[in-house]
Amino acid sequence: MLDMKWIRENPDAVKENIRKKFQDEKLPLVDQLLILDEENRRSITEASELRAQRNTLSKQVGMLMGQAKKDPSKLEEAEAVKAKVKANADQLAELEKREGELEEEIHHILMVIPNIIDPSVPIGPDDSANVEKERFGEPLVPEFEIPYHTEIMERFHGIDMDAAGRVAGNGFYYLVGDIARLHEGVLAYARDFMIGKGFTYCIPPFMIRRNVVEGVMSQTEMDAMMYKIEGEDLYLIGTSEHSMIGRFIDQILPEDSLPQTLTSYSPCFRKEKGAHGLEERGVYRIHQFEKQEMIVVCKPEESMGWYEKMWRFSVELFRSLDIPVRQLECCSGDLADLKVKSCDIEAWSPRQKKYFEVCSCANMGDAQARRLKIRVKGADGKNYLPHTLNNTVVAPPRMLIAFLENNLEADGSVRIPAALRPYMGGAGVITPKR
RNA sequence: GGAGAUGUCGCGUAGCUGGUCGAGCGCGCACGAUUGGAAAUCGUGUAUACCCCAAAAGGGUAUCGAGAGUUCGAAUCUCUCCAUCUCCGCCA
Repeated sequence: MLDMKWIRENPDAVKENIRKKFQDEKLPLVDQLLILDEENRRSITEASELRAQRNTLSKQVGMLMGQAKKDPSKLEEAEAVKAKVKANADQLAELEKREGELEEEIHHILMVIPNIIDPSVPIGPDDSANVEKERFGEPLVPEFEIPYHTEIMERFHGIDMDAAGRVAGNGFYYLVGDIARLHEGVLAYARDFMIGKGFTYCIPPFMIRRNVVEGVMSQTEMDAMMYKIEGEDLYLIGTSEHSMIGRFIDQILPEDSLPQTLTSYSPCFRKEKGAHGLEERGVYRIHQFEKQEMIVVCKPEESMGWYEKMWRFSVELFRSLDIPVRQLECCSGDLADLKVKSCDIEAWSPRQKKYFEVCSCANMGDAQARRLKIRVKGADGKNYLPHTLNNTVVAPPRMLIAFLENNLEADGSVRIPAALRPYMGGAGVITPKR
């Protein structure tokens, strides 16, 4: 979400940015917005004047009423003034209604106009134009065949999709034994990894109210993702970012509390409506998963520095688990409207012989803060908008796919990298059941 | 979940028989005076958003948990919601 004032002064830059994002259909919105803004400001001025009039007249009534206690003839005068105010009431009501409409229309358009992308973002229409920036670790393909991830899990008696289907339906899973432990081990390791980087561990609410949901996503996104609790004003979060960033809505933060570097854990619930459905077998795309996330709220001038650090944390973590990864930068057309710059960390799949997304790191600039009215009280006493960023640390069980495929041995056992051993009871390897 | 109480400008409070209350007082904070320096004292100031104004100065509107209503006019009255506290119930 951009600043209306800024758009007013830089409509061409806004249009240029829309073109760069291949959203030409939104170009007319800019001029439309400028017209609406003009009208809105006119009606605000007009309505303010009417209110000012009403306020002074009402004060007169008060005075007259006071005098009327001594001099009853003043009562008539007071009634006359009252009538005068009433006469203007309709006009004001109408203006107020129009004001409301205009504001809504403007807000609606502002939500749709994309954030100004960073000059470094590669230009391209869609995800096919995303750019591989760097690889970390050798993407090896072993001699032996790597089975599908659920098959690896089954060898450990580690997954029961059939029962999950009967109990909860498609898109759910039972993780069992070593695989379940591995799942939690990865989360615990990721948590400690981030704490080691100076982040503050945080467990947020897993359900949030509608007004918070509306703050953090659009209606369309909401319909496609969020589960609602029947009979309550509560929704299951799709990621901890929802409740984490919700924590700051409408708040004015003291400057010395920045940067806020948080790492949050939560289960995530997603309908995945309209996505690729749940066609992908296994635990790649599911209704429920768990995630360790990183969230940063910082001064504007520091956000790019944090962005670099954050995606590198993901790389470091995956490398410490012997998983080859690459950084894939989102091109302009694939960048979500709120984001200034973002990249995915993709893990190597020796089975598919390609990389697949495991982390998504984004710098939102001040757009999210503006939308949610998150402000910082500066040293000079003035408030300003901070920048917000987020990135995945790990999101198992999807992350387990990368882990199992890359650490599988020819004999069917799975190596446990040194970093993870403390979370697996010290084991250096886990072996299949049969 | 049941009963009661409460929610005011950073904090603590006054106001809550509707007008002179955007809001008094104390603390805190900032600046100034005083001082060799400090403490103390005195003085001044101390929210957010938006609109008008080229800008500054200045002016205006809105905000007393949130929303709606009554009224010429609401911090003050009514309703709904939210939160907090106390007691009871129920559970990890």
